[in-house]
Amino acid sequence: MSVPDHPETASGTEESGRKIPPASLARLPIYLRALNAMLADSVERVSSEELAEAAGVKSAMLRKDLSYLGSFGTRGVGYDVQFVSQKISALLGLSQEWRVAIVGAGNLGRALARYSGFASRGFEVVAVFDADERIVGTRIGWLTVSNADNLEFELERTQTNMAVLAVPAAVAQQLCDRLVAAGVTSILSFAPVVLQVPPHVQVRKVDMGTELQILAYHAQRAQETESGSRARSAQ
Amino acid sequence: MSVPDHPETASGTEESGRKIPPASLARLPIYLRALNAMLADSVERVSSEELAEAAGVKSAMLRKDLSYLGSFGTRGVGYDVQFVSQKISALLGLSQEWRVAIVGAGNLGRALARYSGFASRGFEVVAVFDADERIVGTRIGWLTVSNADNLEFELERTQTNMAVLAVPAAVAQQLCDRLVAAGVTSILSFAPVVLQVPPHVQVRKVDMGTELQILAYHAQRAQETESGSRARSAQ
DNA sequence: CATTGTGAATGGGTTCACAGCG
DNA sequence: CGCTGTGAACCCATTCACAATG
Repeated sequence: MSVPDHPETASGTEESGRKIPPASLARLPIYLRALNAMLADSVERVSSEELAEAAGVKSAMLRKDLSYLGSFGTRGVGYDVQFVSQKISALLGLSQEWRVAIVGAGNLGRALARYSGFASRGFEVVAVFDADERIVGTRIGWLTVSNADNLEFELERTQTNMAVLAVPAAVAQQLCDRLVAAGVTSILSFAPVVLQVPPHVQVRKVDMGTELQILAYHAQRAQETESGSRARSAQ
Repeated sequence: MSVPDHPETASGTEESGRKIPPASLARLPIYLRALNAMLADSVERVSSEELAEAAGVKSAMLRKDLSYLGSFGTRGVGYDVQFVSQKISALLGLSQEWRVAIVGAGNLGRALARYSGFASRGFEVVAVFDADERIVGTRIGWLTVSNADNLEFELERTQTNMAVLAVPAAVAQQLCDRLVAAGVTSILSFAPVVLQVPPHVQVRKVDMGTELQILAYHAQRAQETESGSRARSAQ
């Protein structure tokens, strides 16, 4: 918490203007987590080798990733944990609170609404919607489930700027369209469908079904090669 | 156990020996979903253009992806929906039932255990574990939450061959290690940590926190450019 | 003759290896 | 001297464009 502004600027290394390659961007949250864990352990300095190890990547890759956000780090020594953490936080836009609406209060939606990991990382759940009248009005923690009919009104009222879609596939596109029309430009979707959105809207997808199927592919191949003797490797 | 063999083979194009590029593999489940949706609508043939559109990719890419699993498809005509669907299913190993254990019966674990999308795609949830004695013994649908102490025994008894980790970050690695020691080689993790596993174990990660942070980055950039006038683009 | 399947071209991402520097 | 920062090499993924073909 606290999220102070970076004190010393004009160090010659304000590289914020550059655009980060997507693959690199996707790893920054991982680095950030590792750095924050180190901070919690009062670790002050870290080498690219150590941090890369913690993040499960090669050290050269870590260094290249960090180099996109500027060149801090001291040759012969390593990186200042707190400083790099702040740099990444700032770059990701975590210095501001993001106001998240969860659309769909079924099993998954309710679980997400209660998930404490949101708040702790600068994402506040400010609204939960559902279309089922048996669910509308029920409480989830300190939130009350709103009627999806009032989606536009409530998004405006709560100043939502990010949405999580946790609705059945059949209605996902339609609700996505309403979110977009209401001005939401960042959507995290759990619905197993390909959403069509205009180019200025960012959609990220989380899909358990897809992930399990990918696992199944590898598992099947493993079976085939070592066929017969199932793993039973319990020492 | 059952594990049926895939019935029709020897169609001349048994390319199953090739190994599919990871990026391509990750898209096959998307294609499969689109194809199955078409099947449900009694669509019999589809062109690469149409299927690519439905999957949100370029048609050339779709054709290249499909070419890795062999060369079905009729020039001048397109692909047979059912045939391609079956080919992808077989390749992904969906002709066998996968027996999934969910480790962690907190909000997320319970939501996943109840998620019907599992069963409908060939993944059967056969066990749910938790360490909290207030949760152990409670029922989720037709399953009873098992004590995590009995993890190894229950995995063996239920013939589990895939696990979903839905536990707090602090205990994820430790439970992962136990899963691996018990012979589980496919793990889908929702825990926000980098898991260390031996090379023969496949881990896929789903991480809302990371996804939201990536969205925040883009949202922040959008704000900066069109600064001042917030989106208020409501129709 | 519309559409697939695929070489060739292009573009990113990752790794290597070392120059640069505290 | 050790570790960062980075050009160059390598490798994989995507796109292009067209020859092959039912």
